[in-house]
Amino acid sequence: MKNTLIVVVGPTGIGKSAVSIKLAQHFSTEIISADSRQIYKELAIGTAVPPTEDLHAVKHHLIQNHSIEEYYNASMFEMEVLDILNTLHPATNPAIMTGGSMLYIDAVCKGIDDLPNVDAEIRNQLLTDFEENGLEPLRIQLKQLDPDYYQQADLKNPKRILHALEICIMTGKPYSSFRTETTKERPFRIIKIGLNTEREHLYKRINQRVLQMVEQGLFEEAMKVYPMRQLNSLNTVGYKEIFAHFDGLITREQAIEQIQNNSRKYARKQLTWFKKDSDIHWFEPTQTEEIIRFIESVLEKE
RNA sequence: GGUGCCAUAGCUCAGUUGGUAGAGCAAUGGACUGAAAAUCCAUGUGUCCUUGGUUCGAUCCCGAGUGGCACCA
Repeated sequence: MKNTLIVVVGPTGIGKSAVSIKLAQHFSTEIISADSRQIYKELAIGTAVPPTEDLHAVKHHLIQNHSIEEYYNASMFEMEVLDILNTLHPATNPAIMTGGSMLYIDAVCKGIDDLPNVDAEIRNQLLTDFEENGLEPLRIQLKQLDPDYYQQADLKNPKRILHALEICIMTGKPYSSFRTETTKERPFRIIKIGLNTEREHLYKRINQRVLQMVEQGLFEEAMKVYPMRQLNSLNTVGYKEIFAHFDGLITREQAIEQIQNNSRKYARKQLTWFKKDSDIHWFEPTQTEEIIRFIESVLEKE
């Protein structure tokens, strides 16, 4: 019998955690979080880390296991998850991965190309260049170093240009030569479950959850990390808006409203990404029984 | 009760020297391979409050009405 990874995806606030815990209990297994911000131990309230009861009821991996000060990326996530699966998968029950970080999920399910980790010095140098001279000189440089990627790149997006250049400069080879555009084979079967509901209902849930976070002490949590606000890990919905409030740029109420707005936008962006993935089987978050039946029907096939 | 100001997109407002209108936010669609809760791209028809008048033509000018705000009683 083949090992299986059940992947639960969906927009923020849809109720992935609740469904995953029921699935984990039903299949007697553990949960791997696929969330690029829940990995940070300093961020709990604003990233909706499950309550301690739930963390005790089912073992969770990759929650609050890094510091906001550490460098982290999708490839590191891929490796961490594969390591965990190696320890879980000798058992025959399926493992569960749940979260909303689209690129991280794809890194695990489809793989991510082999690239050297970005050298901090080169990144800072390029960032400084960009801030001082704008994007145009960097575009020209990219055109010279990697004409192939230049053809297909999003030339208005600084992050794309900068990263391609980083790789070109670090390796002396064009960035495009590392892009294989192939899906990696995994030694386990993947079943993707998507959760979604009516837009209006989803938005209501998101808005309410933000108010709940505020009640639980989101502003206090944000205050603790405020001195480190320039970190990439803190360029995050739920924190950046509160920093703007601490800076005196907006009121507390405006900050809360903007967190709600940006969370809704994030949910939409997630749905745009997940909609494209034809491997996902979609359910309402209330359909736990149906989801279990569906998974069991797939498991029985082999 | 009197006087003044305002009424335009879901919201805040701009504008049309009279030829039926546009910004920001919201909303919506899309892209995405080591910063991804990031970053980037695209999408603007709405009785221009109601009603009468002037006009070839009114959202714009004039009158009345309604509502809101401010000041004076």
